Amino acid sequence: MMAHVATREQAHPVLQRLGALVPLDAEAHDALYGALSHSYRQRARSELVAEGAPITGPRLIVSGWAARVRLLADGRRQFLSFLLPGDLIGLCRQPEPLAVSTVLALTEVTLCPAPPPGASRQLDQVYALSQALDEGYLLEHIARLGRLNAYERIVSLLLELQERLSLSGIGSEDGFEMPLTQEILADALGLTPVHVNRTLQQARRAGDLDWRRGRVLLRDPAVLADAIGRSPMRVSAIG
Amino acid sequence: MMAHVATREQAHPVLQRLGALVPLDAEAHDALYGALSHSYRQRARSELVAEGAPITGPRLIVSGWAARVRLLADGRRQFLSFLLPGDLIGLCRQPEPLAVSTVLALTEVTLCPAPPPGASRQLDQVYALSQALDEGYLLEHIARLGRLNAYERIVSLLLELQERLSLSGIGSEDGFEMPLTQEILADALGLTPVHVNRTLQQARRAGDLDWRRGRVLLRDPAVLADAIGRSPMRVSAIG
DNA sequence: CGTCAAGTTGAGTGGAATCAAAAGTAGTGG
DNA sequence: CCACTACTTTTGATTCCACTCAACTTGACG
Repeated sequence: MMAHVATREQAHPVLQRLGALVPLDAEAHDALYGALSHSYRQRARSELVAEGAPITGPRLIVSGWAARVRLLADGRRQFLSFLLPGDLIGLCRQPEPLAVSTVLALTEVTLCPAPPPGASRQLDQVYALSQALDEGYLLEHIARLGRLNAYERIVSLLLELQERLSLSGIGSEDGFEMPLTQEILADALGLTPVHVNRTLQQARRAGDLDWRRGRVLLRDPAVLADAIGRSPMRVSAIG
Repeated sequence: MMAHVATREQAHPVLQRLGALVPLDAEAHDALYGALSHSYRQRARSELVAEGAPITGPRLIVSGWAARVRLLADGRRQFLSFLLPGDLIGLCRQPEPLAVSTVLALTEVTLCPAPPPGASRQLDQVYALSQALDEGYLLEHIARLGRLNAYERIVSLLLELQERLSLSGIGSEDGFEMPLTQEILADALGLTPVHVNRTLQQARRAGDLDWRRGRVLLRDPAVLADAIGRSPMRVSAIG
């Protein structure tokens, strides 16, 4: 169900991503296909997980974008991370886990229950790698908010998103689909929408990026990455 | 070795913290005592882990303070999290893991190898809880940097440190020892040392805190927590 | 064509940064 | 005991990056 149409004919983004983390054997493939057959949809803007609520089990994002978010009493909002196809949520091994953040669907999102840990050696490795990557990106986000200026923050986040999407085979030479509004970007980067808008225009004028109709193109990712001192995330010496 | 002198006669901070997460049976206790007997010291300012380097195995902080840090090419520095007695580092299950951040000793630090996962059911639960807490505090730090002002950031961080130290039985009615300089605080909170200094003075004048000779006293933690909308971290419905 | 969300633009302000220097503190060794 | 050094904290003057408030434009959609 919900076959995702990639730019070229290839595997489902979920299988693409997980298989890129660890080559999957038949057992792992079967477990994933079984899980995918239980996919279900969530409307855009719906709450997938509520902060403080019990976590029922691990889920896999099949398609669409979601985000972890923290809401302050006075209405301020901070996006903590973005969740893309192939990402896992609710992976934790403590008993009776509680969610530490709300998860919001930014677009319509298709989810499925993730195969439980322990079922497949390969999948367990996938989970471990995925979790390590998640942590790495959280750390990167902290450094972004703490020490980068508006221009650098935007470029840095876009580079991260492109890097993560490319793992799933989403996006190509002419950029990637990005369903985020400038307001969401602002709430992720600790800026105001107005300032995000102005900084984006500056980036466009500088020829660093092109962003129209929900499609982002970074002109020269390697140069941009170098300019802000960013390098691809690595969490294992293998791969 | 390195018996830590708490304000009142009680268990070692490490056992105090881990035992507070999950009640420990004899097996877990034995494993920990065995590990503690292999403690070793690291000088203040030394690098415990280098970003990008292979992780040799899990470690337990026996005493002293350390911090995860990211260094930018132009000299900017961002502290990602602080590591206190009883905290675990290098816990990850992917094969051939690489460190995603540098870890720096802020004071002299005593470390020991942590008992490997799988040896004790209780300890595995401790590890799971500890990891979940770590993630929660990272998320809190992101919200802090993204959406709180200087005053709120400082109060929020001090409340977190007090909360975490109290788990290990460190600190008391008259505050806690905090070996951080204002410069380190600035690099953790995305501020400049000068502005941290001015904001601290403001907090002192407001009667919110007292910080002299490395000892911090938060006058009314409950009121402060309420003012900035902070509540204690919970990652499991148990405990 | 009206409505609503998203994006854009302008004017003015403010919180935090920058630059520079003084004053306090602690450790070292003669 | 004091001079010497290095680090940390404090203060002052000034600047600037990003915020605020407000209005206008654009585009999607029924």
